Amino acid sequence: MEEDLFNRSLDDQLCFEVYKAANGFSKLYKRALVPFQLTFPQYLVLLALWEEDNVYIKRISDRLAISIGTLNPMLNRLTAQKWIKKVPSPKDKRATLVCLTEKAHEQKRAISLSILQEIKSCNTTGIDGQLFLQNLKRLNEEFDRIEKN
Amino acid sequence: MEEDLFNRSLDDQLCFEVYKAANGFSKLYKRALVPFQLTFPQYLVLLALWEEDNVYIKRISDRLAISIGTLNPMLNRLTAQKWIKKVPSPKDKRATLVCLTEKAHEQKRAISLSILQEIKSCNTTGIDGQLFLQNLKRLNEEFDRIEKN
DNA sequence: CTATATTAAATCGGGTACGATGTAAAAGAA
DNA sequence: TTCTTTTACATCGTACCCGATTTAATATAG
Repeated sequence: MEEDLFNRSLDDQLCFEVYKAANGFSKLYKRALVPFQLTFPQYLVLLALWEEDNVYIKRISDRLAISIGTLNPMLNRLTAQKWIKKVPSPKDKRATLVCLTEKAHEQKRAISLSILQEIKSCNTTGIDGQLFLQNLKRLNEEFDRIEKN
Repeated sequence: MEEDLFNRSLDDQLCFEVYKAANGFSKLYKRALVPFQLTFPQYLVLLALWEEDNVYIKRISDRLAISIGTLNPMLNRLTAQKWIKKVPSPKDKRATLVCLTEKAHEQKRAISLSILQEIKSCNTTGIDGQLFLQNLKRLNEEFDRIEKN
């Protein structure tokens, strides 16, 4: 009865499927991003900045749900590769503003296209993208809520 | 028209929601695993071994979709903490068999219970677990297929 | 039977990923 | 104003995570 709760097969574990999917996406995007020398998390940062440029590091950290300890070294690498620029905030001497470089604006289209190309190789039959996204968002909402406690 | 393909909002990206969900799960499980000094990926290894013990490293690598480069150091840490044991295979001198220790068998129930407790704190209203899992499996199938090419 | 190819592990380098800690600045309370 | 708390960022240690390379052993081909 209760026993099967402790004998859940690996294949029935939601956490495991999500884990694999995340690594799968990371590899898929990596292939598309190789020409630009970008990693998947770095691409997420650019994605956030293309939507809203010139923002505090804290803002990116919140939006991507990446800790400062992870994000800051990433931003330094992106700066070294001339994708972004760190500018001290004039209003708040603690804070740092992050903005895109010309290179990042110029390459946006090419990057998106390369990813689109890669995604096309993926047969999405049997996947309900809308419902899938909906379930994921609900789950992430819950993770957010728990985090706040 | 075509333009919106290049202006997809961060919030519409499946890859991003999966990315966040994976990190969320990792944190959730981490809390449950703290008393056992285990990480989430280490727990996955134990999960695989509880199901099928005394297997080649390669077998675990395939089942968890974790590269040897990642898995091998993990196994060494699990060995150091006395969760598993590495035994040279008698049939194939290249290969190494991995098997669970007494500790791993004894603690199985307690670990499962701790995780169950943690999961209970999660309000799953609005999440269709079955359908969610189904979509994830289809996606991972596709990632597998692409990998093989 | 020998030369070649494949396979299982191990190792390495670069890049996440997090929680804990430190530091300086800003915000709030007294 | 001054004391306290909070905030933004930076850094550190531990643990993934992968692709590439190396090494030894097995399997296959000629």
